[in-house]
Amino acid sequence: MPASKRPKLETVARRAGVSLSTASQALRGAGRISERTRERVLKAAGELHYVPDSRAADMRSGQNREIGFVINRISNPFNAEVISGVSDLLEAEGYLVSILDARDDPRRQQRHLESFIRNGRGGLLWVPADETPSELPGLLRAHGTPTVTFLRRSTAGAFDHVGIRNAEATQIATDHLARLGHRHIAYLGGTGANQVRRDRISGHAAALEEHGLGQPLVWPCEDGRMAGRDAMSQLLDARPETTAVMCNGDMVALGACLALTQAGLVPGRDVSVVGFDGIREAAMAAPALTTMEVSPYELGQGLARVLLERIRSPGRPTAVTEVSAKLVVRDSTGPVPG
Amino acid sequence: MPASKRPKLETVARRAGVSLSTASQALRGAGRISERTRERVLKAAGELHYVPDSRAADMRSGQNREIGFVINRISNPFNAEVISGVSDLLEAEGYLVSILDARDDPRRQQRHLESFIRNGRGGLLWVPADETPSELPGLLRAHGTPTVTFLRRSTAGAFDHVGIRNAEATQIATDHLARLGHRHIAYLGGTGANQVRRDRISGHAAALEEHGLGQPLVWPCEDGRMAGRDAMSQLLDARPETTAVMCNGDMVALGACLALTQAGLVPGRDVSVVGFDGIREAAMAAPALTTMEVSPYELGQGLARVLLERIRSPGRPTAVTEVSAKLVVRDSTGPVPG
DNA sequence: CGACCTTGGTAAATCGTTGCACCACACCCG
DNA sequence: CGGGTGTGGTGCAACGATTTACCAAGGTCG
Repeated sequence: MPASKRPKLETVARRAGVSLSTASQALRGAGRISERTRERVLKAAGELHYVPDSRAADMRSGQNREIGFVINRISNPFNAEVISGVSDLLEAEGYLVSILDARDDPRRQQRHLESFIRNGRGGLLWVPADETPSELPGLLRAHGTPTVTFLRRSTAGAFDHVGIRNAEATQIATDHLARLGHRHIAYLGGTGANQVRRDRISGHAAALEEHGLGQPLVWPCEDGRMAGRDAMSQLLDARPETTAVMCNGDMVALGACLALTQAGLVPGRDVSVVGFDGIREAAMAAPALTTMEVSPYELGQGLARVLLERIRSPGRPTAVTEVSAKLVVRDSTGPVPG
Repeated sequence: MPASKRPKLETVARRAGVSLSTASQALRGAGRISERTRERVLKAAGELHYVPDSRAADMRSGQNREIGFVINRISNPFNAEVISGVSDLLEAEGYLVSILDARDDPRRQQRHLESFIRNGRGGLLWVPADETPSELPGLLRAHGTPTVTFLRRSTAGAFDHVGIRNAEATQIATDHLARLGHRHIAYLGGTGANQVRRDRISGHAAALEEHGLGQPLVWPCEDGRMAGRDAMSQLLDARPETTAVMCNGDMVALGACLALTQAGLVPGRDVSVVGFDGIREAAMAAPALTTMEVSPYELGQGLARVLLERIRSPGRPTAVTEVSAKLVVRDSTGPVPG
C-alpha cells in the first residue's frame, strides 16, 4: 500500500450512494436520517477506515474538544498525579488532554502557547513559568481561549485560577515542628523568586515569629530527590544545630531523608522532615513522610471542573479557587532529640 | 472585554488596507510583496494580536508541524528523558511535540490515537500498549500518518521502529554478574507478557544457560521504586540464597537497593543489583547503580530523527533501528560475598 | 380533493486560510 | 512605439467538513 491517502467524507458518501450532507448527518446521528441509510453509511465508513478530519469539522462548527495542559515539568510526580486527575475527569466528559512540557523555560512556554492558539484548541490549563512575558495573557484573552491557571498565577484577574493556600500550609507545618520543640528549623528547596515559594516562605516565617524563633533559614535547591539529598547534606555540614526542615516539595523531602539516613541519622528522631504535596510515594516511603497533603489527583479533578465551567459559561467573571493543604503526620517528624 | 472573538486574517487585511492574499503572503514572507506594505500588515497584525488559525492553514496547505507522542506512562523518568530528547530535536526543526499519556490502558490509547488522526497531526511517535487491538495499525496506515513505534513493536513491518536490543543487553548484564561469581541470580520486574520483557528474560536465560546456572527465576513487579522495593524484600524472604538481581528498569533497581539497605544489607557487597535504562538518577544514587545504559535523551533524539526522515520521504520502505545498551559498572555490583 | 404535515434527503453557503492565475503598471530596449 | 520583463497586488477556487434552507413524496384530514 503506497502512502495511502486519507479517506474523506465524499468517498464514504459515494460508496453508500448518498449525498455529503446525508453522510455527515448519518455519522453523527444528527438530523433526520432513516435507520436503513444510516447503517449503510456506517458500513461504508467502517470499510474505508474513515475518520473525520476534525480540523475541518471544528472550523465549521466552532467546537474543539481538545484541551492543552502547558505544564512546567512532567517529570515531577506531583504533576503526573495532577495530570491523571485532570485527564480522567475531562475524558469522561468527552474531551482529550494533550500535555505540553515547558520544562520551566519561558521560551518553550511561549512557543507552546502560541501553537496552542494557532491550533484553536478548546481549552487551556496552564502553569505559568516564573518569568512569563506580560503580553502572553493579553494574547490569550484576545483569542477568547478558555483558560485556567494552576498553582502560579499570571496577571491577577485575567483568568480563572486554581491554587494552594501556600502560606497557610507552611505555617501549619512549621507550627507543628515548633510544637514538637524544634528551635532550629530550616526551609529547604525551591529556587528563584516565584510567587508560590515566596508565599510558602512567608508562612514559614510567620510561624517562626509566632514561636519566637527568629528569621527563617532558607536553603534553596532544585526540585527533585537528588537535589534535595545534596542540599540537605550541605545543610547538615553548615548548620549542624538544625533539627528540623520544612521542604518545598515531597521529592525534596524524600531526598532530605535520604541524606539523613546516609549520614547515619534517623529522620523523625534525629532530624524531623516535613514535605509538601502528598504524592503517593510519600506515604509508602520508609520512614513514611509527614507532609502537607494537597491530594494532587483530586486537585487535578477540581482544576478540570473549573475549566469545564468556564467553557460552558464563558461570560461570567473569573474566579480564584484555593485549596488548603492538610497536615498528615507520619514518621518523619518527632519531638526534638535529647 | 467580553469574550472577545478571535481576530482573523480578514480583519488584519482590512486594517492594513490590502487584500486577503496580500496579507497572507506578507505575514508568511512568501510571494512578492513590497517591504512597505509588508510592514503595514505586520503592524496591523500585531495591534490585533492576530495569530493565524493553523487548522485552516494546514487544511489548505496539507501541512502540520505538530507531532503527537502517545506514550505508556509519563511518570516514568526514563520516558521523561526520552521526551526531552525528542522535543529538543523536533522543536529545533520547527515542530511541536504534544504528549498523550495512555497510562498503559488500551482504551485510552485507542481514544488518543483516534483523536490524533482526527486532528490530522503531522506525525506520530507511539509506544504501543501491551494489548493493542489489531485494527489500529491498519487505521493509521490507511490515513498515511507518518508513524514511528518506540520500544514495543506493533505489527511487524507496518511502521518504522526504534527499539533496544533487549536480549543482548540482559545477556551482557547477566554475564557480568555470572563472571563476578554469582550463581543465584533473579530477574526482577515487569509484568505480563509484553515483547520487551520477554526478550529481556530470554537474554537473561541465555546467559544463565551459558554459565550453567539453570532456569531463570523471574520475580515480577510493577515499574517504580516502591514496587521494586517491595518485590525485592519479598524475594529476600522467599529466596535468601539470591546474591544478584537483574532488574527490568532503573527505578525497580533503585527500589531493590532500598529494600537491601532497609534489610541491613549493602547493595554491591551482599547482593548485586543491575538496572536497565540509564536514567540520570542511576548515576547519582548511593550506591551508584550498575546499569545497562541506553542514554534515553540521545535515544529520543534518534527517534525524532527517524520520524523526520519518514516525514520527508514518505515513500521509502520502513526500517527498524535497534540500539545496543552499554554496560556501565558502578557500585551496585561486586563479587559474590564470602 | 386540496391543504397540510411528516419523513427523508439534498444543494449550497460557510468556516479561515493558502496557492494559482492573472492583471495593471512602469520601465527598458531595439 | 510595440513588445518583453519585472514588480506588486488582487480575485477566486480550493481544503473537508457542518449547517441551514429547501424540496419531493407520501400520508392524513377536514
